[in-house]
Amino acid sequence: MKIATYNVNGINARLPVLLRWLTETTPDVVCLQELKAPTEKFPLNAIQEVGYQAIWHGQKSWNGVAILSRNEQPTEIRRGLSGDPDDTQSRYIEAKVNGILVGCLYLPNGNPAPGPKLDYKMSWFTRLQAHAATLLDSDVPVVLAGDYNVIPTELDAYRPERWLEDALFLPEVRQAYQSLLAQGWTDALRQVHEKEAIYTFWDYFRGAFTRNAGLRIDYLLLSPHLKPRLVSAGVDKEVRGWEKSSDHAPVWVELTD
DNA sequence: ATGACGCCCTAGGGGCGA
Repeated sequence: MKIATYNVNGINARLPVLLRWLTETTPDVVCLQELKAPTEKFPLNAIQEVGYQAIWHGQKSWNGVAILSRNEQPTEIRRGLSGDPDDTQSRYIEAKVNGILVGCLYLPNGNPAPGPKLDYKMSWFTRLQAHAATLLDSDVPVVLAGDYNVIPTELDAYRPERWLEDALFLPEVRQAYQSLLAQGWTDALRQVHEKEAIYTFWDYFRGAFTRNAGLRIDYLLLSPHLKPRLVSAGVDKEVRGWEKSSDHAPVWVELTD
């Protein structure tokens, strides 16, 4: 079973690229972030035409997350994280599909830092940690996939020294991510490719992609049940080179069935 | 230090991303 995550940066602007990628690589389950579309403008028909069912949580202009599945309709378990009734941003959706609980998340960016956006990022992180702990306690196989907006280590940025003041690389942000991992999650891509510089994002400026000036900020975290089922993991880097591409590339894991 | 690009929308420039 192949499970993928892809920050599309606008699902309607990205539709031709998304449909081509789905058709060519046929992942079984897909987490999407940054739909940048209200719920009623989700292109369900086009996605169904290439063989996928979907659940999604949209929002006008910003954010927005979805879970796609081939053939089987995902069963929605929750949308949003508990712990802040005033949080109206669409950044988390969770479903049961193919016997796995899949959490799809878009963690806040946090820039400019310091400031209210970093505060929101850190409090969202705390809420995610709390929810992730309950998922582990529930004793079901879980994948937590998405855009974490964290550069975990120096290996994960083309020029780490340039990111020291940035909300993606601040010590407290990296620490929050390490605390999450320490609950018992496995970063699937790093498990398979221990020492390789592998990126999932290249900005649109300065020919970043052709220079391979990228970051690794999108991951799939596996619960302990799933770690022994991990077969391989990778990034569909070529998709970033397609015309009208997102600034992120899809990331995937292959698990035994 | 800034801006480069590309998405969104009260559609023209401004906000936001990372």
